[in-house]
Order: sequence, then C-alpha cells, then structure tokens
Amino acid sequence: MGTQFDAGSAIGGVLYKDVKHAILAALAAGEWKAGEVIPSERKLTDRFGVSIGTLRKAIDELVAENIMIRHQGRGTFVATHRQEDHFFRFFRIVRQDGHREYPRVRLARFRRAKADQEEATALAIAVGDPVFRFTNVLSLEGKPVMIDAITVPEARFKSLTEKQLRERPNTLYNFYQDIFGINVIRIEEHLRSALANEDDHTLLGVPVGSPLLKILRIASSFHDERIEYRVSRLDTTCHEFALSQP
Amino acid sequence: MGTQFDAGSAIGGVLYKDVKHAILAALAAGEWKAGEVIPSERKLTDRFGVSIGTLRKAIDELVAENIMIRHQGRGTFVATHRQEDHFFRFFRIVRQDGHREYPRVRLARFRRAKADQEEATALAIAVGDPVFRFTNVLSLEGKPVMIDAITVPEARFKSLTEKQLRERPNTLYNFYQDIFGINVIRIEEHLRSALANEDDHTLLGVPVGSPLLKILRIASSFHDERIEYRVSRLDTTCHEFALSQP
DNA sequence: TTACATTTGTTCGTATGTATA
DNA sequence: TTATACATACGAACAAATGTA
Repeated sequence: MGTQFDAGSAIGGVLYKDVKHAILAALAAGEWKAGEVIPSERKLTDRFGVSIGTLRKAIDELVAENIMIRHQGRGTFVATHRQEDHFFRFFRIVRQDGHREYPRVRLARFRRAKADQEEATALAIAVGDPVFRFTNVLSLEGKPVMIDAITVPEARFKSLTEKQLRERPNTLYNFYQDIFGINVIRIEEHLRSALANEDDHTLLGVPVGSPLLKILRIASSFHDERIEYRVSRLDTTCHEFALSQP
Repeated sequence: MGTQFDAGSAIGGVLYKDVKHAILAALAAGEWKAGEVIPSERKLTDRFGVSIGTLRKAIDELVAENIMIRHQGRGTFVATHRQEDHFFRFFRIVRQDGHREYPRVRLARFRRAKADQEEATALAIAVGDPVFRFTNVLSLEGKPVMIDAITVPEARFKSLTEKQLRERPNTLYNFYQDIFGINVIRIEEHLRSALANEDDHTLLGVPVGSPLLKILRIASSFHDERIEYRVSRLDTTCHEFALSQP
C-alpha cells in the first residue's frame, strides 16, 4: 500500500509542508528510488488532494534542497550522485588555479571494528557498536593528495564487503544509493589544520610535519539519519578546499 | 525618476526574471538602502504591471539569495548584516564543541598601498591600483585566534580612514553598507593549511611552525562586483571552520 | 484591551507556453 | 504530429502577523 495522505488530517497547519513531508516519507520508504521519475504533478495533486500550486510549492523546496530535480517535458526525478554537478557539490577539492577534476580512488584499508567515542558521537550510535572502517587515497593528476578515513555503521551497511568497495563503478555516495538504498542529502564539515604524521608520509608522500588540511565530515540522509563519518587529510601544496556562498 | 519598467519591452522572455532584475537595478541604484522596507507587493505589481504571483516569484529568488528578507505583516526589507543570522552566515569560526560567539576585533594595522598581483586578480583591478590594506586580530573568549589581512579597492572606499575602522560600532560588512552603500551578498572562500610565521607568533601567540588554517576570501556585491579580498589565518587548536550543506 | 488597516503567507484554480518522447 | 510533463502568468479569496488608533 502506498503512502496515503489526507489533507484534512494535516498536522502542521501548512498544507504544502505536509505534502512535502508526505513525499519525503514515500521517498524514505523506498517508493521511488534514486534516479527514478516520480509521478506527474497531475497524479500527485490527485493523490494528495491539493491544488497544483500547493504541490509545486512542496516540490520547490525538495528541489531547493537538492533532493529532487525537475526536467521540463520529462518529469521530476529523485536526485542521484551520478550527475556531475551533484558530485562536485560534495567534492570540493580543486587545484589552486581553479581546475576541477574527478579524483582517482584507491582503497587502502578495510576492516570491521567497534565504534570509538568520536565515531559514536558523529554517527549517533553507541560506543562499541559495530562499524566498518575503510581508508581511501584520492589522487588528482596521478598524484595522491588526500586520505579519507571513512566510518559507516554496520547496521545500515549489513552486507558491505571489501570486494564491493574495490569494484564499485561509480562514486561512493552513488554506491550507497544503488546497493543500500541510502541517499546522502546533507553533509556537515569542520575544517582544521594539522601536521602530517608517519601515515600521511606513507600514503601521500609528504614530509612528516608538513601542514595538512583536516576535514571532518558527517553525511546524513532524510530525517538527519547519520550515514557516514569521514576524516580527510588534504595536502594543500597544489590543491585547496573551495567554497562558494550562497 | 525611479526605474521605469515596461513589461512589453521584456527582453528575457521570462517576465519574473525581468522584474527581479528591475528590482535589483533599483537596489544597485540606491533607491532602497540596506535595512529599509521596499514598497508593498501591491504597489510593486502596479509599478511593474505584473500579477501578484509573478512579483512574488521574483522576490522569492531575491529572498533565496539573501538579498531581501520578508516579514509577514511588516513588509519586505533589504537584507542587513546587522541581523545575527546574517553575521554568522559569513563568520564560520566556532569552538570545536560547537559553541558560537561574536569575536572581539582589534585593528592592528592600516595603510594605503598599491595592489600586488594577487590582490589585483582577486579584486579584478589592475596591478598598482590604489587599495587600502588593514589587519584585524579577532579574539574569542578573550584569546586571539585569527588574523584577517584585508584589502579593499580605494576606488570604492574613497574616504576610508583608520579612525573610522577603529570606531565602527557594528560588523565590518555592516560598516561597508552604512558608510559606503556597499552590500556584500556573496563570498567565495578557498581553504588551505599553512605553518605559522613570525607575524602569526606575534599576533596570535602560537609557536612558529604550528599549523594554521588559511582562508582566502573574495567578497562580492551585485553583478559580481569585487568588494574585498581577505586572507585569514586561524589557530585551530580550539576552534575550527564550520560548514553545512545544503 | 479591542478593533482595524496593512502586509505578507497560503491555497485555490485556469490558461497558455515550452520542452520532451 | 501528438500527447505528456513541467514552466510561467494570471488573479481571487482567505489566513496570519504586525502596528496603530
């Protein structure tokens, strides 16, 4: 049974917000998957019993939040990380002259573990809960520039194997979508400066003690569900973290 | 004479975009200043000869771009940096436990100079063009944590004096608005890691060679007019640069 | 406190334009 | 060409917030 919706039982008092949340709920329930088209505006107005204007306002917000994409003449689609724009929305590392490039990714480590305090806080789970830890080394122009130490909760990534990670054809977040039905729609990042240690020296080839940009990232899905905790270390000799507001 | 607008002579073919740009033009022409209320929707529909829906869609975009703020029952206002939210939109330094706080600012240096290559590129002016350079030291919880080396083009800040900067009651961007009629609506930032030098040691009290977060910022106004170039150096021992997307 | 005018916010619905398959 | 889908434009009616008399 699809998600039913009764405008009369609206809680918020603001109809388009209720419609938005109903769509979000259907999305979280897996009714439509990433990359798929959702029903037409006409069908959705029938389903939710609202006017076209109200429905559009609801979807307007979902589009503004990068959860959906509209294409005139084709339909409205659930956002995917396959799209180039979407990838560079979360991957903000550029060459200092502004050049953008897809990184080459090498899986350096993979293991099951129990969440430490830092991971538990970031992922909103308990200390000791099972997690997967893996490390990627990212290269630009053939040179390693960043180490990603990634932690994901086992509860949400049950069947994850090293082989899958090594052989995934697309981006990591696209992989989360395709295999686990997980949509990363929001990230929070905290940036600090740090000195390179032995590990950085080994993986990036930088001297111990050279300055690195440290990026702590928490990735979330709908309803602020914590999906991934990531600590990155970037060699900023030739590259940097680029940011634009708004 | 106020900006006239003739829907019949619309260029873009999309009416609400024309209305938006007409409003933006009136704004840039100084018809309404920061913090002021603009005419009611009814008056603007009369002026531009469009329907309420079209006008609202135009203003929707201006609000989404943080150029205007709507208040139900009061009116629509030109955005100001006085508002707390607005300040923390551009000031992203927080304590590592998430605590936010207004910084105390001390003007450490001020002088007229000629733009070097880096400043010229950032501000889209010619090398050698006159600029003002000044340095602020920002403190949080009474401890200096960041140095801001700021460059602004003299052409846009004719009468700027050290005294004004030292005595400004509000935030810097608010000062730009009040005294020079300049609205900062967009910033672009690039983050790198660097090692502390003698100057950092003197102003921040950190050891030479300790890691600092280096932030290069270009602030722009309407039509991408470059307003300010700023190179910041942050001690990330207890603080960090926080970022949320979307 | 109350009543009222003003302003933005929400919801409705229709008509027409434009892009796509 | 045709059907479908989203985009734009219009405007009416009512709700909610605000400031003032």
